[in-house]
Amino acid sequence: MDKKQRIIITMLELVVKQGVHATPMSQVAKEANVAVGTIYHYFENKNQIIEEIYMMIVKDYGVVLIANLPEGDFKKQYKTMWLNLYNYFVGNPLAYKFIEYVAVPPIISKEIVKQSIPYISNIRDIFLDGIKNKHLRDVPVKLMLQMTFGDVVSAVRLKIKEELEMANDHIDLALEMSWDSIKHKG
Amino acid sequence: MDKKQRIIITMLELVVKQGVHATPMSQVAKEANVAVGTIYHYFENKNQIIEEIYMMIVKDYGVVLIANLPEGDFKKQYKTMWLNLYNYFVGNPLAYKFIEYVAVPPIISKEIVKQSIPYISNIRDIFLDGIKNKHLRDVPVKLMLQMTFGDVVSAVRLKIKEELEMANDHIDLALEMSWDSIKHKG
DNA sequence: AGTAACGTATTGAATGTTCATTCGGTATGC
DNA sequence: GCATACCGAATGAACATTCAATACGTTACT
Repeated sequence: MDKKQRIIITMLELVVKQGVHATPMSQVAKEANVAVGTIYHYFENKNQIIEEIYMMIVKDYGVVLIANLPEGDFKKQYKTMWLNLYNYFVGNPLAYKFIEYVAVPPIISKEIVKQSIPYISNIRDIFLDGIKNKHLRDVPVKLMLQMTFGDVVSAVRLKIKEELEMANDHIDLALEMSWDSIKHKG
Repeated sequence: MDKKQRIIITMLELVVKQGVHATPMSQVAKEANVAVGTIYHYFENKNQIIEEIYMMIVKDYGVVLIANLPEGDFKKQYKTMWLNLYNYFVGNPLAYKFIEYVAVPPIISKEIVKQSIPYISNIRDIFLDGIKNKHLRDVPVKLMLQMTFGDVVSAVRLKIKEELEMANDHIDLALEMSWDSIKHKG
């Protein structure tokens, strides 16, 4: 793995464990087996590393979310996307914790958040379609997206904090609850 | 207002705006019209102030949540609690932002979180009752509590970030979605 | 009432540490 | 020989916390 990559990964690990401001560059350098100066060869400053990590993770979203999306049945599509995100977070606890605990203002600027929007616009379109075709209830997309994302995060939280084992049947319950909150009431 | 109170409020305001580590004690002292030394007369250290703020807000929960709880109809009870929390957060954006952005590990230790549990145990009991009496579906309470809390936070987020006006009808939509996700399927 | 003694409240300059960032230099490959 | 990668000691700023000194208020004794 090249040094730039090592610096990013090390920073991610440390920052998730200790918090941004409790993670000195010297420590990052040491644990990445790199000199402090080398870090500044690849990055402008500390915050730029954080921002690069943020963009890296958000870019994953757009790809992960719509992976293996089945044709036809909207409920199945929803379940797939939901589980895609759930599994992504559970399988990448560093990414999850970074998004939950590190990527908050004022560490991540509104500017960077704005730049990340295009990467997840495909999901928006899928939901808009679902609403138009009466698979989903008629509420503002933003509301629906936020609540769905919130549901996944709630499930992930329980799993990661080990407050609930989250065996398969628990996941199914959470998923069913989430679906019932957005499905069209016919 | 006495100095201790002034220090707490000032710290809350600054910490929500700038983040814990970007808020020097010297600034808190200045904006609270107090000498730095005075802060250390009332508090052990910086982190203790943060913890005191955290406990202050969590204690509010227990009180706010069950205010004006109607008798009988469980759905009405749920709506009341949901709106109680929603309105509390919207009316106290500092409290909301503190809980969302500041009160995260490792700033807030697991120890402090544990200490705060008793203050919100009454809600747990209400939900357990709802499950027993088939008003709510039969899922682990922790899951239900987490998802409900998540739903409120999702709504608050949209409002506070001004991504959605969240007029009354929007709030009703969110509330209805939340209720549909937990209500017993008869 | 006068005052001495004592604890609590308050002050802010001084201390010592920690850290992000710089920079002059060396190695490596082209 | 030029450019890019890499190094880490040195710099200087920022900060949490300490502490010696001062003010204030209250009790307690004459």
